[in-house]
Amino acid sequence: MTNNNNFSSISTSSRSLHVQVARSIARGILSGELAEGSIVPNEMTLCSQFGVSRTALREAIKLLTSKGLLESRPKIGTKVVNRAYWNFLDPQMIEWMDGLSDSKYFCSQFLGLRRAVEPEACALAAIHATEEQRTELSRIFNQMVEVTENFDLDSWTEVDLSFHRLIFNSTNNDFYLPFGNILTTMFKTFILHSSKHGGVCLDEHRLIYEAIMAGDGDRAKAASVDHLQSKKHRLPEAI
Amino acid sequence: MTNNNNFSSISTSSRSLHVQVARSIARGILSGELAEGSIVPNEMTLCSQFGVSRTALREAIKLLTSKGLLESRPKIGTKVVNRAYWNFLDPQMIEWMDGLSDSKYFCSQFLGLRRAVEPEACALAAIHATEEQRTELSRIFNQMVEVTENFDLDSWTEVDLSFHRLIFNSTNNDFYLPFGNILTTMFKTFILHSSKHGGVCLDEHRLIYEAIMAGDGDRAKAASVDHLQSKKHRLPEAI
DNA sequence: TTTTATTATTTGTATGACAATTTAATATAG
DNA sequence: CTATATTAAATTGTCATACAAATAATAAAA
Repeated sequence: MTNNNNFSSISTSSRSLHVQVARSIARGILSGELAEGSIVPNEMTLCSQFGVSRTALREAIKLLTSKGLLESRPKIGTKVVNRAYWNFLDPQMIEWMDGLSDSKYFCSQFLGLRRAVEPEACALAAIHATEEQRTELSRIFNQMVEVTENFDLDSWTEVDLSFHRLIFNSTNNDFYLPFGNILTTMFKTFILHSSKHGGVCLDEHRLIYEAIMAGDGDRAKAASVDHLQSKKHRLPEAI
Repeated sequence: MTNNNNFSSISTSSRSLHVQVARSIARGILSGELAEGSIVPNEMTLCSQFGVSRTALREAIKLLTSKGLLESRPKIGTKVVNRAYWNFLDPQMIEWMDGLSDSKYFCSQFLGLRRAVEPEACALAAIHATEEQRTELSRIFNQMVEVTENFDLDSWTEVDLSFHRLIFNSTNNDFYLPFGNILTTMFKTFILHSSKHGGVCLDEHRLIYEAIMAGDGDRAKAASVDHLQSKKHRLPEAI
């Protein structure tokens, strides 16, 4: 219901050649190996380096340009754009960061944004969620209860993500929607499988859930702040 | 200094064919004319519709795929992805929205996010800004004072944007960086040239500025909240 | 009825050619 | 010698065509 998309999960085309090339170049940029402001080798050189046709290579470059990493001009070449223009609020970019920088630091940076955005999202969801979305939220919270009773980490991860994702959707604000995907990607890419959580965490979610269902934005916000302040969420803490 | 990129501003290639085609298709999707979940015409059909080669068309589709709007598979075709995957936190996407939906509503939605993110950005900037960034912030605030004394709307807009943009940069948090570009694009695309502001607004900025320079995160945050609550900021209010 | 093979459709990739853009070198004029 | 205009060269931009790969739909076989 929340996804009428029958295609395989979001980044279907890992096998696609231009995506592989794009990932490789992206990681070169993100790691600093290809310096900001520098000109990357011209198309024919890159083609032979990667052993692909110009068609595939150019599609890769277009993808990276769309993320704010590259910019091309005739006669000049293709340049690595200033970091201030890189769009880190993009799931694919986040995937590409995997293993490049210190994961703990990267996750704590993300938490720094999440703490700003998610409480407000909860408040907006409490006010703007449709009846259909509230029904769905009930369904998901019931699943959460069930999973907690018979605990299994993978099941918990899935239902936990569905819960937070649905909250972003329920803001019915276009600018909050992408955080559902960003959060999902962060979890799937950087999640720590350590996990000393369970029962207590359910209660935190319950407070958020009940406040949203009651239409109480302030309480939902406060509950979310508490949840994100708690040491139990899964992404690594602080630096 | 904040931009070592000599290329013309961010979306240089409006003249680029595949970008024009991408914009046209994107607006079809964003307006709802091309429904979520539907299959768009196949490549050859689109090529003749737009009068471009398959190369150009495919580069356009790759661009839209990168924004989360489309997804392609052999034999199936290219599908409009569910709205929940569209990445509205992308300057190009925001440009494409121009004139499609009610601007006031769109801007008020953005304000709903900005109120969550920017106060926290100010707090982080107060704590994490480098000496260089603090020097630059002083320079910009001085410009603000000058512009206020001899008021000119375009000059004000420019320095105002620089101010807010530098704050996002000064968080030194990768996930806050993109908001500088997003804010800039929102202003340049949707700004109301009505403008009944001037002196008073400078004081609001002064409070933010002084708190950041003093390294007082809480005060910076509070000042930013006040600024965004005030009726004087330029994007349309509420719905 | 179920499984397997075939076929058709669409995107994916490769190649070669030429156009457009703009820096840099060169020639020309003063 | 300097300044300006012209020319040339390098790189991306666009086009056309051909074939490969993937997969849904269909047909055939068990």
